[in-house]
Amino acid sequence: MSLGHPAETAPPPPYSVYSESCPTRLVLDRLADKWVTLILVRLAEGPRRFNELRRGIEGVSQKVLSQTLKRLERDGLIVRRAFPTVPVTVEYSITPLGRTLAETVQALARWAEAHIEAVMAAQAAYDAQIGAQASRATT
Amino acid sequence: MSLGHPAETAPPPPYSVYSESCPTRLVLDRLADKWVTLILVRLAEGPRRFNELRRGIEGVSQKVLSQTLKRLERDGLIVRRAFPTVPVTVEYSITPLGRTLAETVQALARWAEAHIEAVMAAQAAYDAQIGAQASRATT
DNA sequence: CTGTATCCAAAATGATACTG
DNA sequence: CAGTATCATTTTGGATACAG
Repeated sequence: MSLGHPAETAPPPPYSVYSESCPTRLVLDRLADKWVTLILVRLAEGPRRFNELRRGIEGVSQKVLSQTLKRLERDGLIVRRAFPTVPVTVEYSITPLGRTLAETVQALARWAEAHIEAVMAAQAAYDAQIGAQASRATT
Repeated sequence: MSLGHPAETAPPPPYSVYSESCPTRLVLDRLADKWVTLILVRLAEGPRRFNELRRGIEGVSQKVLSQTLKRLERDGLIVRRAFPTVPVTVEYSITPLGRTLAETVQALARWAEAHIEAVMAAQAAYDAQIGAQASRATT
C-alpha cells in the first residue's frame, strides 16, 4: 500500500489499523449478521426478555440468539439485566449507543420495504434472462 | 400462520409474504454479508473492473467476489457490462436503485467511523469484566 | 482478464441434553 | 426461564486448476 519505504527485508507489522482491519470494517462485519439488525430494531421498541425475543424473531435458534446477544452486549449496543427471581428473569434493552445505530439500521429496513418490489422484479428479470440463455445453449 | 382455514388436509402455501419470509428480511439478509456493503460503496464511487474491485477490497477472494457480484446484479443493484476485447473486459457499475441503497449503507459506514471508539471501549470493559469473573471463579 | 469447477478445510448452525 | 455444552451436519470459504 501507499508509497515510499521499499521495505528492504521483512514486512514488520502485517496488521495495522488501516487496510484490512480498518475500524469501519469491524462494525460493518458486526452488522453483517442475519439477526443483528432484527434484534436491534426489536430492542429499539423497548426492553425484551430472552424468550420474548426468541419468539418475536422467527427462525432464530436459542443458541444463535444467545451468541448474538452476547456480542451485542460486548459491543455496548445492548444491556443485559438479570433479576434474581425464580426462575431467573433476564431483560435486554438497548443502550443510547445502540439506539443511534438502530436508527441507521431502521433506515435500511425502510429502504427494504420501499424497494422490495423493484428488487424482486429485477430478480425475476434476471432469472428469465438466465433461463433464456440456458435454452439457447441447448438449442 | 394466521388464522381461519383449518386446512383440512394439505397445508397449501406454507410460505406467505408475511412472517418469516417477510420482504424486509429478504433485503436485510442480503445486506448481511461481509462484502456487500463494501462493494456497494466502492461502486457508488464509480464503475470498476473485476480485478480492480478485487484489489480495492482487501481480503475478498475471487470466488466470493464473483458470487457476491452475481447476487447484487440479480437484485438489480449493480450492472455488469462485458466488452468483447481480448482478453475480455468487464465493468461493474451501480444502478440508480443500488445508489439509493448505497446512500443508506454509507450512513452505516459513517456511524461506524463515528462510534468505533465507543464500541472498542465497551469491548475492553466487557472483556475486563469477564476476566474478573473468571478470576473470582477460580479463587 | 474474468470467470467457473472442483476439492478440501474451516466455520456456522440445529438438535439435544443438561444446569442454575 | 435462560442459558451452556456437545455433537452431527450443513454451509461457507480458500486454493488450485482450467476455460472463454
